[in-house]
Amino acid sequence: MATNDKIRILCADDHPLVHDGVSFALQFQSDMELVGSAFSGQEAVEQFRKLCPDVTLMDLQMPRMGGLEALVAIRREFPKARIVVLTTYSGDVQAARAISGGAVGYLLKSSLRTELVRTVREVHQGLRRIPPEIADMLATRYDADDLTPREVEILRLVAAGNSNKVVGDRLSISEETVKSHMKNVMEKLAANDRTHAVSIAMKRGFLAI
Amino acid sequence: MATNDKIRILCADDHPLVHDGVSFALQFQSDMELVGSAFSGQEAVEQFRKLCPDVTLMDLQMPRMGGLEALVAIRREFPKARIVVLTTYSGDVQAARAISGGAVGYLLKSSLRTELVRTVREVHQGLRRIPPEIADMLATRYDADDLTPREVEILRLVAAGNSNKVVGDRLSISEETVKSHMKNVMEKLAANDRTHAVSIAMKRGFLAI
DNA sequence: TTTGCGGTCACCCTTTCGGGTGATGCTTGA
DNA sequence: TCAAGCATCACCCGAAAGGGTGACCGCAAA
Repeated sequence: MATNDKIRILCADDHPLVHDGVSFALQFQSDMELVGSAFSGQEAVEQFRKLCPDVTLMDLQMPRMGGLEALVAIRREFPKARIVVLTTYSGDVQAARAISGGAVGYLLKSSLRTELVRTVREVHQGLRRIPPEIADMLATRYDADDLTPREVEILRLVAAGNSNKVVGDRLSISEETVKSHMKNVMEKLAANDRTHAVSIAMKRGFLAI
Repeated sequence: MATNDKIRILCADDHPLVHDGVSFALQFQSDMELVGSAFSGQEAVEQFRKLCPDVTLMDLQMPRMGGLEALVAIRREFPKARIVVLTTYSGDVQAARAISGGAVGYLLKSSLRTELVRTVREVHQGLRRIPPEIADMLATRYDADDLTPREVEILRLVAAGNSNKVVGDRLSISEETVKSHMKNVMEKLAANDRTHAVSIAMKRGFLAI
């Protein structure tokens, strides 16, 4: 009976050391229990289906299916799923997207153990635990600043060292169109030039590192 | 007596969860002992001076002084220091540099717990524990492909959206000199243009993300 | 001491970028 | 239904980038 009252936790992260860290952090919490581990987004979805945990800790950077896709997939199937984002780097759009995608908590890996435990507990109680700076990011401009899929596609080709003309050939569109897209991208990212745009996009998580 | 035979370990990483993971991994190893924790490069150096650990686990990405500088600083003061690099991302030059800088082991954070323990033990016995792909990287081209500090400085300004002319003004050198440096950078990185160079440099760890 | 390398600079010339302006067709949501 | 946003394309023009070539200085290693 008492055992059933424990908060059942699933941890999805491709770093075993982080799993160990979570285990360590939870082992002294009598009201929590780590019931599953996943090392990829795909595995996270499978484990979620099997275990239906109360709280899921989800890293955003994982092999095969990324954390964001996994989060969305899980929420589509289980809209009540309570998922906490666990990320290395602060200030990227990935995080903002995760919140938009339905995450109810946000933890940096540099968080203290006590923060982890507190967040899990509060999220389980139904609260949302989003740091102000992330909430601001959503409120202010990141939502509007989002690049379209087409823009990201073009920016990726530009980052790979292709000129506007070559990008146009690759995508079977005119060079002028590519220029037009790049113009929009630079404006959205407040970049001085294409190089700046790529570096901003990489920093913010629009482009894979 | 027996206690003194334990391998004394210092862990330097800005992620408390990783510390916890290391604690967890070590807690069942009777021949090892975690004697210190550092959360920045600077702190790592200070802790090393104070504790003189047998083995140091060092993350490369840390605030204030980076792991690489800390490693170099420690090795300069204590040439016999046995330092294992603990990194998130594989395949970057940072790792290769760390090896050049005197690291005797290299662990991905995605390593298994058993690998961590084994590496610590072997490194303490005097072995080097460098994965073949990293060793290859050193042997083949990364050594020659290294950018000079000046080139990195210029590339960083270019990544920030400055034109050659502006970079020249900032550094009080001619625009022509900047072009000359960028030419070399692009050749070394096998980049098509400056944008490509920046994206390659960020991927390889020349430029901070 | 000579060689190499890093850092500095210059000139020329072609290609590419980036800004401005404007226009069309399609889809989607208010 | 109508506005808004996305993707598409065109033309002009000045500014910047990039390729080639060559040169000088200082320092450190061979």
